[in-house]
Amino acid sequence: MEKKNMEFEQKTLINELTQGKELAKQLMSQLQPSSSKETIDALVGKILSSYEKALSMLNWVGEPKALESPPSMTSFENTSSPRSVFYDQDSNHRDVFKKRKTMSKWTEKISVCLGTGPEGPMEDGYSWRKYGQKDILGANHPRGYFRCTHRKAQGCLATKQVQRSDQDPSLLEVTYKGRHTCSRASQLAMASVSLIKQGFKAEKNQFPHHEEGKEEKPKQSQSTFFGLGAGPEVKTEDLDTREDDIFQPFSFPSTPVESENLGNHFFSEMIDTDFTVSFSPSFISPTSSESAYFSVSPCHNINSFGLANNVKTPESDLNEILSAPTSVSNSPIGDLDLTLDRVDFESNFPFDSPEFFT
DNA sequence: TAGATTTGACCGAT
DNA sequence: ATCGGTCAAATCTA
Repeated sequence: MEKKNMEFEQKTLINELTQGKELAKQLMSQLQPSSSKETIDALVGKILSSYEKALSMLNWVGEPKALESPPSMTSFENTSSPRSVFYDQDSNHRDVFKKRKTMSKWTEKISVCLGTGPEGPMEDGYSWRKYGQKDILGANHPRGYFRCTHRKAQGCLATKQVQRSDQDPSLLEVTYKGRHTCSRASQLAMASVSLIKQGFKAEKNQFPHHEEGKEEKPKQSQSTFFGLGAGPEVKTEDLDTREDDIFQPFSFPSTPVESENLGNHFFSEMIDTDFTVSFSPSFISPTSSESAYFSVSPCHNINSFGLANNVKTPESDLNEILSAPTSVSNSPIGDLDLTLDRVDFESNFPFDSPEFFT
């Protein structure tokens, strides 16, 4: 019985992904100056919807049963990111399809490489306030507890835990919990949507030049960028209140919704995720080669979607984007990049601009 | 002075 | 009883 369900879900998943692929192809053919914006928007919406469904299924990973017998983790390459883990896709892919209806909440973890940043509240685009620190049994370094600064003002319940890796002190493990419901979150979400569109635009323009193409780009783009590449290593750790999270109404207090379709889907995912992110210096290194957009960092920053994660960004806002990580594992955006891999995000967004996120 | 951080106490889960 | 997570008073800082 359960096996049948699993097969059905697997087929559904494949179907959704295949559909997304086909739609992306259509989109590619539409990426011409003569193409109407409506057509492109419609295709993007469909693609995102397909990936949304597929990813929703994947997000079942971590249900109680799965937790009882943790999925085998494979150290990603085993060197610089000792604690970065992935699900062993061969032996555990079936768990992905396990449904859990009793869980009231779901979480997810992403591991990214970051390096020398402060142990605590590294910038990830959101404002965090430290509310505790604990020595963890078996860990060489204390764990810091942070909650969204807007918890009181806006009731934002997002929290994160930061802990330096035992095996590699240069790595930080950041576990995000809960969703951002603050205005900041909405800004980031919209930024992500913008980025997608910008990406398409870039695709249409065939690699716009850095200097000359200095049109005003949405500041939030950066966050999107992170969303795309933030998590080289993502691990779903726990699943909770999937229903609540996904369908919980989300408000966009101040930012006009550029694309309702995209925004809603993307964001509902974005704000619910729990993930762990490890950071490497290279990840935020301003000296990263521009030509190496999506360049692979020493931390093997290529996530499970095949996306490189080494992103050049201003240190101050980098982490914000990492919140977008939510989008890394849950947003269809990440997958889109597979199709639009020629889009040069870096050349299209002023990541170096200090006021990028102001 | 308001907001952020520190840190020991407290509480719930196991 | 132990541990992880949170609270909240004291302290710091811009």
